[in-house]
Amino acid sequence: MTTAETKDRILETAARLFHEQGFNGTGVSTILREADVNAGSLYHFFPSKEALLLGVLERYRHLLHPVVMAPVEAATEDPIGRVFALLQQYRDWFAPLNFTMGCPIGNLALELADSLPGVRELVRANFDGWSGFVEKWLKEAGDRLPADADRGQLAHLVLTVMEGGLMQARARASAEPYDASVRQLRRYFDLLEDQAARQRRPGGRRR
Amino acid sequence: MTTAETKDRILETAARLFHEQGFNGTGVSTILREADVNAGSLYHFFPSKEALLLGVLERYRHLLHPVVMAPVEAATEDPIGRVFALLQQYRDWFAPLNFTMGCPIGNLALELADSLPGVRELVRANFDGWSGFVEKWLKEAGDRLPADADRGQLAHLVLTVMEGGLMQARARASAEPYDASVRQLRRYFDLLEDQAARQRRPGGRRR
DNA sequence: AACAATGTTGAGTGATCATTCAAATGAATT
DNA sequence: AATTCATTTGAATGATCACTCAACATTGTT
Repeated sequence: MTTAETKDRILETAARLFHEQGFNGTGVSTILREADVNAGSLYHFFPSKEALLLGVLERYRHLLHPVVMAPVEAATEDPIGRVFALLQQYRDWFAPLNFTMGCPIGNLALELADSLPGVRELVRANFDGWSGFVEKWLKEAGDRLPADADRGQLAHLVLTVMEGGLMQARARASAEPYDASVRQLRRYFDLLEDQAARQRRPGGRRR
Repeated sequence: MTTAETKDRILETAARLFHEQGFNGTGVSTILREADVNAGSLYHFFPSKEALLLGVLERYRHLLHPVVMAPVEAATEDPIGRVFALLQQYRDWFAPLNFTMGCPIGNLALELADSLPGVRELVRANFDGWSGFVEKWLKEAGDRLPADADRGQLAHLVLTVMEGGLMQARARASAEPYDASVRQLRRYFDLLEDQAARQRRPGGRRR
């Protein structure tokens, strides 16, 4: 059993348990039992439970591209299509869990952003990764969106819909609030594309 | 010191501490100290910490109208204006807290929706209250919005923007993600109103 | 004034919390 | 084979956890 194996198993188990039960709701003893590791081993790699949490957040950050974004970009070419492919893939991930778990990062953000120093920065880094991809896609959409529609703001809105929609889906144990929000976001983008199309053909008048 | 006073002080203190530190992050002993109450007193009114949480959520539900919605309706007549007045009032409330605290209900929703039975139902009841008002306003907007724009879905979107926007504002310690999302939501509503106006004057062509 | 019901006191319960550490083991280098 | 360093073992630590309870005080009823 190599070094990397044990450390990875600890990180993976901790990530799962923090996601399922929250940080304060997860005891170190539970992590030890489920990862099949002794206390000393864990504390050999991580000086504290908090350091373990930071490791988990670092891990999420590294997994963002290979696990989340690469599949989306592989499945969809169209840049605006990628935005909604991401929203769909997110839904496909959380819906089968019966709405028993929220966003792994968002949960930790709300539970700990203020009480633990360092957490907020890593949460922000994670969100920056997510919104960075969305913003990149929206920029690639070029003049299909109105020039005055701020890509950064739109990317924020997309993330907002993901996180807020999942929160309400969880509270209601139903995908409906998420789906409703995504459908409205879709309509918004359709209207923006209409507007941009009209701007591209100045003969079309109206706005 | 009447009965109601002690019980209220416990509920108020618990609500504040749960909001600041989360449910699992708040010890009963802290509640006792800050509410200046003995353990036996608390357990006289609430059989468990969980029951206390349910009391807190009930309290939020009862305060929704007098504390949140009545001021909005008093300050703004226009139904669509009320939606954005609510979003603004929400911002005015959380921004001065330096983004150290999220939505009291949303936080608990994400921390506990699954682990504690009963919590989810009360969280849902709270969210239903919020979205109920928004949906009512959107219905009052009548034909200012397109007939095929589902008012319930739009209300979900508004709540989604509130919760998701605040989550990201907190993670970034800045109101910017919230403001960006609200601005985009504003633009969406503007586009919807344009569309509805065109539908009302069929001579206007185009869509 | 007597009584019952409701509310309060606060020390004490066992369980679980995150964490420590000296000793044993494993792997890599010389 | 000897040495070194990283890793693992697992029992033990004191602190804090949610919670209990028997005694006492207060309030309301008759």
